[in-house]
Parts: sequence; C-alpha cells; structure tokens
Amino acid sequence: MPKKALDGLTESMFYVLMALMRQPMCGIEAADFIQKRTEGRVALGPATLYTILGKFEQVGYIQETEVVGRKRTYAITELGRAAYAAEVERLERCLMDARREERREPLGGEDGGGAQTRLAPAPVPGL
Amino acid sequence: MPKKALDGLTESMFYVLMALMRQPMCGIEAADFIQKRTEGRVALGPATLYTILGKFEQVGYIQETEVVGRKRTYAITELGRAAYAAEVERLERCLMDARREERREPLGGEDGGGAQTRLAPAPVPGL
DNA sequence: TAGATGATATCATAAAACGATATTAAGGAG
DNA sequence: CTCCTTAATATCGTTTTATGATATCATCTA
Repeated sequence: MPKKALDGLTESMFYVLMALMRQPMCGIEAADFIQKRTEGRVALGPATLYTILGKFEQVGYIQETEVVGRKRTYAITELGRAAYAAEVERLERCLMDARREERREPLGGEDGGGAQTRLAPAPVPGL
Repeated sequence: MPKKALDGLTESMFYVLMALMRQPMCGIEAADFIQKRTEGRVALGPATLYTILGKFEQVGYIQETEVVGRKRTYAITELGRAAYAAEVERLERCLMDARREERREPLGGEDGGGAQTRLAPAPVPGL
C-alpha cells in the first residue's frame, strides 16, 4: 500500500510481524516460520525480507537485540505489536464488509441519500 | 502488491470488485459505495480509482457495459468474481494463521525439524 | 588457505497509490 | 447558439513497496 507508508500492511509485512510476535529471531528464521505457518502459500525472498526488516527497524516496529557474526536477531516492540493488532483489525473489517455485502445489508452512509447505490436490477450473472 | 501483478489484491482493488459484485456501476458510484460500506475507512481518490478500473478491464475482471456521455458503467465478469472470491479466501487464511499463532499452535512444516522456531524464552513484553 | 555454508545487503526494475490537475460531455440559463 | 456549471473520467509525477538476481561477509571445517 504505497504512498501513505505503513498505513495498512502488505501480506509480507504482516507475516514478518507475526513471526516476531512469536519470539525474537533473525531474518532467515522469520522467512522459514512464514513458509511453515502458511504451508508454503507465502514465501519471502531475501530482498523483500530485508527491505521489510530495515523499514520496520526504522519506524520502530522491531529492534535489534543481538548480533552474532552476521546474524542479527530482532524483537518486536510495543509499537510493532500495536501495528500488528491494527492490521488484524483491518483484515477483519474487510471480511466483515464482504459478509455484509453477501447478505446485501443496506449501507449506513452519513446521509443515506446517495444518488446511486439503490440496489438495482441485480448483478447480471451472465458475464 | 507489485511485481507479480494482481496476485493478491490491494485493499482498494478488493473494494472496487466488491462494489461491482453488488451491481454494475460507474467509477464515482463505486467510490461512493466504498466510502459508505467502510464507513469512511477507505476512500479512493480519482487517480487510484481509475487506475484500478483500467487495470481491471485490461485483465478482464470487469467489462464496460454502457457509455452515456462521459459516464462508463462497468460490470464484473466471471473472472472478476473468481478473483474476488480468491481474495476473500486469502484474507481468511491470513486471519486463520493469526489465530493459530495466538493459540501457539505448532507449525506443520514439510519436515517439522526446522532449526529455529522451537518456541523459545517467550516474547519479551518489555520492548 | 581454501572452500562451503549461513546470513545479510544491495541493485535494478516493475507495480501500485494517490494528490493535483486537466479534460470532456451534457444540460441549463439567457 | 453561447456561456457556465456540473458530473465524470483521464493523466502526470512522485513515493512506496515487491522481488529476482547477485554480491558480500562471517564462521566453521578440513
């Protein structure tokens, strides 16, 4: 979700935080965790992985806690936990909205008198 | 999610499809719908909106069904419905993984004998 | 001294987001 | 018909993220 940085995480970012929620670990360990937790569905290459770790350290979502040789261990911060929680909520809201649509729940807009979406002819299934 | 185009929709894209799932409509109507359905949480500007509509028409997620003056009405296609359904599933999987983590469910990796994630000291809450 | 291995770092390119601004069509007032 | 307003779409330019490929660097082993 470009432009408004980190307002709404990408899937990769979300899983990186999830990994560090579990326990402090290094980049490779996080990538391994993600692959296992998602059963292979999500797999981060090194570029994506370290780009995200760098960004997260910059903004204070994670913190380096140990360096052994080249291996850097990161722990999630309070700010990072908050971002993770916010992201869970965002995902839940998306799904909630989807379910509301399935039920064709009416919209609750400010005014309610919008010009258009008054539930018309019904979606042509033939397309 | 750049690079691998449209593999995993962005939030904006997801809601555009949701709008057209409801009924065929034009860009502005979709934007209005989104703002109402999300209670203002998601608001697309014209640039984002028409970029997405253009892209979606290119890849066949939507189809122009009517042009009245400058107003173009779009309908979702079968391909678009499939993409929407896939996205719902992706979101559900993300949340499922998050819930599994909360419960500290063990990972079910191919081998199970990964080097690291053996659930260690417990996440330091002090950070 | 190599060489293998584990881990991180960077480059270059593509995709997406989005504010700002421009363009265009239709309809109404005079 | 001409001018103005309004609704709707289109495009520019910049920022942010994603990612394959490749490079670097530390540690261990022989």
